[in-house]
Amino acid sequence: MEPLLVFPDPPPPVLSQGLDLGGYPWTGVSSEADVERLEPADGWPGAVIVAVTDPEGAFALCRAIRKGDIPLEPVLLVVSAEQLPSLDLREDLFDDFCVLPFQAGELDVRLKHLFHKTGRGTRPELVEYGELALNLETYQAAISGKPLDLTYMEYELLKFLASHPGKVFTRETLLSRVWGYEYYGGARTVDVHVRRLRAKLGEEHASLIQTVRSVGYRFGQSRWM
Amino acid sequence: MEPLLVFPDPPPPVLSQGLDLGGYPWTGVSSEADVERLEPADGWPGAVIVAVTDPEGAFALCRAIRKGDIPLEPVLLVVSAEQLPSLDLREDLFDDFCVLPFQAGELDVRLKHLFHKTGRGTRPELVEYGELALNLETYQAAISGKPLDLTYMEYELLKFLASHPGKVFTRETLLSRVWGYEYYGGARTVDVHVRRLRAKLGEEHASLIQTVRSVGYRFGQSRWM
DNA sequence: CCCTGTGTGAACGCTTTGTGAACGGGGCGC
DNA sequence: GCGCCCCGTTCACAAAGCGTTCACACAGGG
Repeated sequence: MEPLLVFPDPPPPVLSQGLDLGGYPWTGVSSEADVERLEPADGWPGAVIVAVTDPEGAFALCRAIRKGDIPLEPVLLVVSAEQLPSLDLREDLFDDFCVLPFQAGELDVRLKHLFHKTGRGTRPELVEYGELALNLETYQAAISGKPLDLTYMEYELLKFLASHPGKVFTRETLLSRVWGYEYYGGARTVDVHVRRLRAKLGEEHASLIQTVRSVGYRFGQSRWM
Repeated sequence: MEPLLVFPDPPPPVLSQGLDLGGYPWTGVSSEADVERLEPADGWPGAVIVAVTDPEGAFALCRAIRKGDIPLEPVLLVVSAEQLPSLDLREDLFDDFCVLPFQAGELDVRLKHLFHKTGRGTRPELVEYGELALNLETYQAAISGKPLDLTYMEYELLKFLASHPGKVFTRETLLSRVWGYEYYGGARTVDVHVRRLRAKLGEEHASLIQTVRSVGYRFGQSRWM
């Protein structure tokens, strides 16, 4: 996920802590010039603008964003309780706001809610490893940007392996974790699925799934090598 | 101004005081039956639903509202701090939320903000995806400019799917989200409706609804990750 | 060189989905 | 009030997809 725009720089500790706890990458900006200079390749996915210490600067930034100079949606404004009555809603400068001091988790929920409403969706749940990406919501997989046409079990197996890169799993473990705890069937089934996965990953990436002789399979590079 | 719908009845003192201070008329309801019985002539202008004392009832009411049984916009949810993590945003049951204990004035500003946004029509009453367009106000659907003659359930299903493009839904999820939470019936019902939708969409657009084998159905292409 | 473990291709058979049709309830017009 | 029509649901059957298994080839290690 691209980093959120955060104003000012540095933001108040409560905010940076809240963003870090929620797992949101962010970039602090202290001027409109920074906004352009630090803009990610895909553009800003959203902004959190704190109006407590520098209200004029904050609202000026909101206006610049809303004027369309900076294609950016959505905007979350953070204000102190004293500033509440002065919020001018007619200007439509922000999509949501948060009042300090806020409850733990409120920031996270508001950001999720905003992303959800503005159609960028909650940041899609992804499993990524290098060129490989699995979208858990759409049941789609891609490598190097090219979609992979995986069957259900192939997808599930790859998802499990890619979720634990570097770790070796025995066939029995894979059967119980991917197929189900009550599964009773030949361990060679895993081999066949691994083989088909390797084929679909392509020659270039087939080595993502490595055979550990007499043990099982490992996805990706070992952690200590 | 018509009174706001407030749940439950009586609401917590902080809420009634906040509404009274803000000059909002309101009517307490304690059941879905009340919602119909006490509905003003022009319909409810909005709702404030408190989920603190009776979460199940509150969320059930939200669902009833969002299912379209009660034409009502917008919905403000009030929760306690402990309930924050459990807010399920995927269901899209509310437009904004407020965390207890809230700052004086926060309620007022949030309501103003909500009315402002809905009043200006920020919330488009259209669902669009490519050539497909659904008019939520008139219950009409069209593709490539040609009107589609959909039945009620077909419309509801297509609306739900088109509202979440790219995402895969199991039959069970579709039954609960489109048909209703209490629905008990065969999952194959979904198949049949999907088939009829595909037929009415025409050969050219039938692939808008894709089968994800062993999982469910997906509408449209994934906005690629 | 032998033995064990793994890659490979193909075939079988079950599960899932598509499809046509019939049933039955509810609403509307007559 | 009666009957018709629309439409949601269910069932039975057909077809396809895909997971599983087997047999055999090949590689690695002792």
